[in-house]
Amino acid sequence: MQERSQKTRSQIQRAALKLFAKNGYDATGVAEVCKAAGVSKGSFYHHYDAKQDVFLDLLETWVAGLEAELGEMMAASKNVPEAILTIAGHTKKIFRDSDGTFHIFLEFWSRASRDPVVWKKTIAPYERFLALFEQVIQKGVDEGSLKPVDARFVSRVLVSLALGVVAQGVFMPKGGAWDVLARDAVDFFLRGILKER
Amino acid sequence: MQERSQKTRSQIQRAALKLFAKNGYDATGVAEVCKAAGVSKGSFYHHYDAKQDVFLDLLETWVAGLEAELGEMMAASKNVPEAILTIAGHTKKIFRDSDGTFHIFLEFWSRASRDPVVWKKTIAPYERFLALFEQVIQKGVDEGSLKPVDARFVSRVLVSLALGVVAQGVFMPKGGAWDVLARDAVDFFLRGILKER
Amino acid sequence: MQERSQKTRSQIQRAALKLFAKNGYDATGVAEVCKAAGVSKGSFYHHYDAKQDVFLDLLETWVAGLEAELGEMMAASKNVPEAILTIAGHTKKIFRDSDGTFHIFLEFWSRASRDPVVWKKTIAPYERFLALFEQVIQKGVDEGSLKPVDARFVSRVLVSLALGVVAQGVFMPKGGAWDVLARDAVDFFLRGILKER
Amino acid sequence: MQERSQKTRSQIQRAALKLFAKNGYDATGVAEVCKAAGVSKGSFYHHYDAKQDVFLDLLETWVAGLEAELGEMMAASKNVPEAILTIAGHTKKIFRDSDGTFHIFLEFWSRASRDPVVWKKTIAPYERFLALFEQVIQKGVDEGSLKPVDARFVSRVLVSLALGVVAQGVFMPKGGAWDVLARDAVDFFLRGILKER
DNA sequence: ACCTCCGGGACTGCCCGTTTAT
DNA sequence: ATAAACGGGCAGTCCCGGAGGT
Repeated sequence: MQERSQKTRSQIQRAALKLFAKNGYDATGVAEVCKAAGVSKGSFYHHYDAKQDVFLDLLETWVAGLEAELGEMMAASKNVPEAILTIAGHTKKIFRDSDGTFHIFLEFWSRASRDPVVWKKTIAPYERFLALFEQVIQKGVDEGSLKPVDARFVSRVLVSLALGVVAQGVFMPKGGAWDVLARDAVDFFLRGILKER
Repeated sequence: MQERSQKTRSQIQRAALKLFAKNGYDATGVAEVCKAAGVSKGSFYHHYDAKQDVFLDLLETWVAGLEAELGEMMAASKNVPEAILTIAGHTKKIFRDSDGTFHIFLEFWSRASRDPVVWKKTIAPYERFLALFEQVIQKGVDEGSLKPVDARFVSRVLVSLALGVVAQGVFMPKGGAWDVLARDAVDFFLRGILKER
Repeated sequence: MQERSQKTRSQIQRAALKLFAKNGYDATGVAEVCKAAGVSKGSFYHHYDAKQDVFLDLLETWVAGLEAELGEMMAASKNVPEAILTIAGHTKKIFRDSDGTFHIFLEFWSRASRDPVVWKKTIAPYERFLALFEQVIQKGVDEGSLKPVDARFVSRVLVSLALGVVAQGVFMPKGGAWDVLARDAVDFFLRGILKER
Repeated sequence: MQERSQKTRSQIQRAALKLFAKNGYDATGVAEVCKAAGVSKGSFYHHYDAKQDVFLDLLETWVAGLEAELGEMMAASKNVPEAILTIAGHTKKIFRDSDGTFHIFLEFWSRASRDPVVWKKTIAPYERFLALFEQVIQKGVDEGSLKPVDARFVSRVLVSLALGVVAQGVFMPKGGAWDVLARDAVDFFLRGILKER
């Protein structure tokens, strides 16, 4: 039965996620993860070939979750402006869920620019996301809810804006109401490209 | 004579900067830095008490340079909108100068959220920068070149936007014309708050 | 049914023999052997209590085979000198059969001087072999085909000679015609103790 | 001053020699060697890049010593037969000196057939030794102290004989008077090719 | 003051032979 | 007969201190 195996795996994942987020990937030892997960090193290396693999596993899970949520939010929206605002408002959940655990985002980012494997696993969904967002904007233009703007340009601006806010949120967790800023900023920007009627 | 000392220090800095940027702080060993700098480990520890100190040294230099450039650019501008555009256009130089060396930016960021010392050395200038930018926007409102917007909010949006673009530029060095995007995005945004005449 | 069991065992033996010979006992992991044999680790430890046991198994098989061949060769010979030459010529087969697999011989030897268990399993047949050889020489003296030499001394010399050649053959597999040397050397030596008529 | 360094090195060598001989190369840990030598791991890896390097160092020293002794013995002999007997008698010293430490010989041998680096460091002196011995025999023929035998063949036989005896001595340290056997065997063999007068 | 060699020892990721639960 | 778990052990690296020389 694979139940036991699955349980062990998720324990490792949970422990690794927490520790990587708190102390960083490099500073976190395999032994540490094992202890926190309550498994032996042998068990760890039975499930993962290397420390790096856990990281990649975490990354994949994270990316998959993000894309799933994104899809849901867009499907649940009536029109484009509403979808964008919903997504923007979603950062609130992100910040709330992660009691500092969101540092892992920075870790992903940080390693992606160094490690080719990580990079590949990150760049692909990132580009998918970018393309998808561009389509959304274009759709808004087509459906007449947005002004006839350059979809590619506008989508990139919006993504940059959101990314910038999130990045600052990671940097200064208790600095300010980043979720509010994210929402308001997107709202503010959106008003500029909304089709007046 | 302190000349030799200075030279050694700067050699260490140069080597450390390059290696930290290329391989990351953790992955870069003191021995590696020493070899690249052409100095002995003893010499290294004569100049710096710890590996961390080199990092802080680098960070300080970087922050100081950034602030200096920022000051120059603002002093050289006639009015607020022009200043903002000048700064936005400056990202071009940033991306050009750093042939990947700009990864160090991510390294600073990454460690700031972990290491209290680094955090302090980063957060202070960051907040200064934020405040300064808010003042700039306010000045624009006061001088009548900008609409009567909420300076605090607008400044944060602009900073987030810029940060988001730069972050993506670090992530995907050859991905796209980030410098152009930075300029255009700010320009686009600026137009929305420019006082029409 | 024990058929399957037997098959598994011999698969393990074959794999272990090859790997021990190629990479050495220590450098060969149990997992490696299992993979090469196409069995699971559980299966491995079902058949053998420990890695060491496989080694001993191999050793026993090898010794038994050697003694059997020896017995055959001596039975098939008309007189003592012929028997000795036959045995000496047999090294040819040894070198041919073992395309490097003969390294296992060195492994046996090497571990025998360290591990008491291995030593015991090696020393007994070795002494049997020595004694048997001494008897052969004595028989040669008695039957009048050899000069009245000291059988104990001569047998040891012959064994040493053969052993030295084989050892070099292991050391330098493609160095020279070791099988030829073995034959010629024994032949040469034999002529010195052959009863002239 | 390099005195300290030299002392540390030789301490490491001494400890490694003893442990490698007693327990084998693989079974001996670096930490073990360090403790026995009374040095830290840092110190160990300051002097040697890897565990393997110590082994090679030991091997070189051993080979050099062997060749030196060989040279001395040959220089000190009046004619060829005497030289050969002197060398043969030298095995006595070998067995005496090494209170089991001679196991290292088997270790060298064992690894030489596996590790290309070790092999190269072993094969070269071995071939030198073989060639030199051939010359010696030839010289004996030329000077008239030996019968007109095939020098190449005879030298190989003698080397094999000696090697076989030594190998058995390693295998069964307390088995028999190997040094005596070595001497007597060579003596016996020599008589067969001595020029009668 | 500046620099070098040598040394220290804790720590790392990973692999090992083996056992338990299924 | 298997997959999962075990935990101690491995070689090698880390950052750093200290005695001594220039």
